[in-house]
Amino acid sequence: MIKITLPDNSVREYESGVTGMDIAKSISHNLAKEVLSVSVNGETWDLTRPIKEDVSIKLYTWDDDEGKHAFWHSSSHLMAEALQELYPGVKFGIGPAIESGFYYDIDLGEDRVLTEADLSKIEAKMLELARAKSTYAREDISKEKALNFFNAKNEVYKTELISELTDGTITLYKHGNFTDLCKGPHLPGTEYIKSVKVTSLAGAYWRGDEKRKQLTRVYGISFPKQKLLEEYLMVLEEAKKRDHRKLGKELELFMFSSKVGMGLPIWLPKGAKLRERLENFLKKVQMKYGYEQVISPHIGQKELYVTSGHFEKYGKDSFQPITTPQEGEEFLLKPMNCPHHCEIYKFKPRSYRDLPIRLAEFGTVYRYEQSGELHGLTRVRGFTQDDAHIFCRPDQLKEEFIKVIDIVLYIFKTLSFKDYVAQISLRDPNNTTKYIGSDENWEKSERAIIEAAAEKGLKTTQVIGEAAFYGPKLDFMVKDAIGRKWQLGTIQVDYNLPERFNLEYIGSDDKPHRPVMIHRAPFGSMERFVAVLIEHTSGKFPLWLTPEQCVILPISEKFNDYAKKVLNFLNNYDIRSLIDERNEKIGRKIRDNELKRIPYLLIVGEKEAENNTIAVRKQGEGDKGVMTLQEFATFLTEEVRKETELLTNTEEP
RNA sequence: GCCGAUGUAGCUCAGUUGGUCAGAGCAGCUGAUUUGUAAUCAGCUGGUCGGGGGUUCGAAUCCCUCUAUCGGCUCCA
Repeated sequence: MIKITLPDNSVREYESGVTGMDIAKSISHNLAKEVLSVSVNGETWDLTRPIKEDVSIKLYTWDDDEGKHAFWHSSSHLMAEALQELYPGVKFGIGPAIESGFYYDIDLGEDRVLTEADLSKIEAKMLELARAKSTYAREDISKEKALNFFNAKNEVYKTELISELTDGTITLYKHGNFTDLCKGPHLPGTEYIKSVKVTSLAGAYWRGDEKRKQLTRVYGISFPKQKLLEEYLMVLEEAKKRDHRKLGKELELFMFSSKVGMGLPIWLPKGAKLRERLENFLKKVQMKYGYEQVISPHIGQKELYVTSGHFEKYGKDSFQPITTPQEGEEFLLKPMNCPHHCEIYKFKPRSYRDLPIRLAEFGTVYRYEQSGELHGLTRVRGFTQDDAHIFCRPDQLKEEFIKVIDIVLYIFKTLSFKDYVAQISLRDPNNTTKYIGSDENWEKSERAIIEAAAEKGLKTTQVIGEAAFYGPKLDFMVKDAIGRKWQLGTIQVDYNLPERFNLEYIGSDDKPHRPVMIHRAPFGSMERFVAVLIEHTSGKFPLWLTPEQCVILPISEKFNDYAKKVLNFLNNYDIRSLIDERNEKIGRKIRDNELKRIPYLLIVGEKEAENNTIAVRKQGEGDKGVMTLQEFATFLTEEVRKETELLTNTEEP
């Protein structure tokens, strides 16, 4: 007998060789029906794999990521089997479960391509194979045997993977007519998969290397119930309605013009006002934190970026230098503000007493992004960073870094961004050609970030190889409507540029010293931040930010004059409002302005004109009753004050 | 940049296999109506069907190419 410890710390005894499924059955019939995989001492196992010693287990269902993972991973094997049946000779790459669903990378050979018409065929075949109720069987074999097995099938991608594995034994999973190199875990059988959607096709380089062959990636998602698939598709539909590209157009916030150029956003009046308000908000916060605004030009001598290292790193993949006609001087559109700010630092000798110097600029930068990369406002070729560079003494670094974290968290809080990931991006020590600077500087920088984040109690994930070429970063990642992750706020420690630009300050010892730099942008870029803000709010911006706070709706043209009076009254309170003077019925005006996501609709007719009142309607909530002009102005001003309370009453940094 | 898809009026979309196929709704304009809480009615305007080539007696429809957009890959200072 062996002892099995359950998550509630209760211990049950079973025969050696008991499986996760046996245990589930012994607990409850329903659990046995729902369980998908099992954690055995922290490792996820198949439900059918025998347990032979005392362990702690946890049973995973569809409600657990681990359960879904096993489900989707098994689905990808099922899809592979379907592909093998439909397209004989297809070679398989990898086929993992992903955050929502799964994919399989396949090589169909030279003259075959999949098109979207094939997707439903694949679905149908998958469901057919699922109903065959094949079991997923695990098998450990020697590396040599595994190589022979896949060589015989000419599975070149699999043999490449196996030959790189260092484990003595290789694990295979087999179900139906399909056998795959795989660590598992898997569902007990294909019959668990009741509902399948093959969602899309894409090209994907083998092993993510653009120099290698591009395989066809088939994406899919599957569910244990048809209803769950329908719900998933509904959620996707809803998410599409929040897409900032759609809302940006509808709400007239920004546009693109292929005549101006792809990836070059154009801010329309309403979007520009919104952005301006965000900028002013941040300026106010930064002022409290001792930042000084500067303004630098949009281009800089090529030499400046040779000094900074940007030219060597990105020169080939940037907009190419612009040259002067007479002298042939070369200028680059600035891809970063830091070199300019380094020059500002060098404007005059700095004393240790002057530090930290915090130079802030809403700096517009231009970067050549590959055409396939462009995406609405989140990935563009020209954008404005809410940039600042802090030049400080080494002994001030941690304190300064923490203050920047405070600013980022404060902004996220003010704008209700709750769902973010703080990611520490470190360099890949095995790929030093990607980075500039000494190991010592890198170690110091990385330590500073890790310590500062820990000191703030920030929950972070660490990702190797994601650092900027000059230093490590603390990035704040936020998801968009359809779950894509974008980097917004970023804080970077940099010992390298001060060296390259030979920045100095005179210490208390009357000797020159090297300052440390912090690059930081709490929004990241105005474009990307506004994009994510649109998707998070689905265009219903907070009152203090929204382009138009209220719209006055006269019942008929007879009350237009009174409407103008209301408008003037509100204008005196800096309340942003407009009148819908169209010759339409009130129901129509309400509908149209609700759709424009204007927070307050103020209806004025005979009664209101007589009594100097307005009938107030809140966006999405309906009639709020009648108020006097004064009452409403006071109410709205108070609402805005509450929203921005944080802005004006921050604790002194 | 690579793979796949898409591109019809300002917007959302119809247009079977190439032959009155250039359409609808909304928006816009004009007029009527003067309206009380999510679409008043009528009339009108608007498109070399993304651009350019080609096949054909004939192309929105088929082919090539360019361009932009969408979903991914790679990249992201």
